[in-house]
Amino acid sequence: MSNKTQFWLMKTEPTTYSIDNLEKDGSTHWEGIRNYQARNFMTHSMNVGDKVLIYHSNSKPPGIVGLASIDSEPYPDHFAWDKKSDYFDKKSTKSAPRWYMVDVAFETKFNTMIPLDELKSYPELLDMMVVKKGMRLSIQPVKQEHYTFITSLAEY
DNA sequence: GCCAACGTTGGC
DNA sequence: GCCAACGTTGGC
Repeated sequence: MSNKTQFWLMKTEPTTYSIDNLEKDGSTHWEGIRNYQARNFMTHSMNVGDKVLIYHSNSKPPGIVGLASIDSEPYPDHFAWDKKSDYFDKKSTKSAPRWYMVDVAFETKFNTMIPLDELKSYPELLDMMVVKKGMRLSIQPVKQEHYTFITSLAEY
């Protein structure tokens, strides 16, 4: 683990959980990550205090809607143990949890979202993961310069 | 609602 | 350990 602040992009479907829900909750458990690469970022690389771009996926339009921060160490995603949950996974057990989550704390909601189309229009963001075709990863590392560029674009 | 681009599963 | 089949994500 690094003690330097790192930057992330985390996707959420606003019909499931939006930036407005996060603002109301203040901090929330980010359950339901069922992809090993995304999990490994949480368990191996994230640190409390890391900065997060909140991204609305499967929305019209999709885009970055605000800022958050990592608010806990990773801990087992207990929804994987709940048969009634959409996130149930019989292969995850209490003695050997397969899936983890972190808490995410609300920081800011942008006055207007920065849509994916707009992100794609900036040469500065050409190599940002989220603008690439077929990029399905729901937790992505973000370069500091991309984070800074986006936070300077945003209206608060 | 379509479908491209993945990621996972399971037979062999 | 390969890879076809299947399932999911998510932009459009």
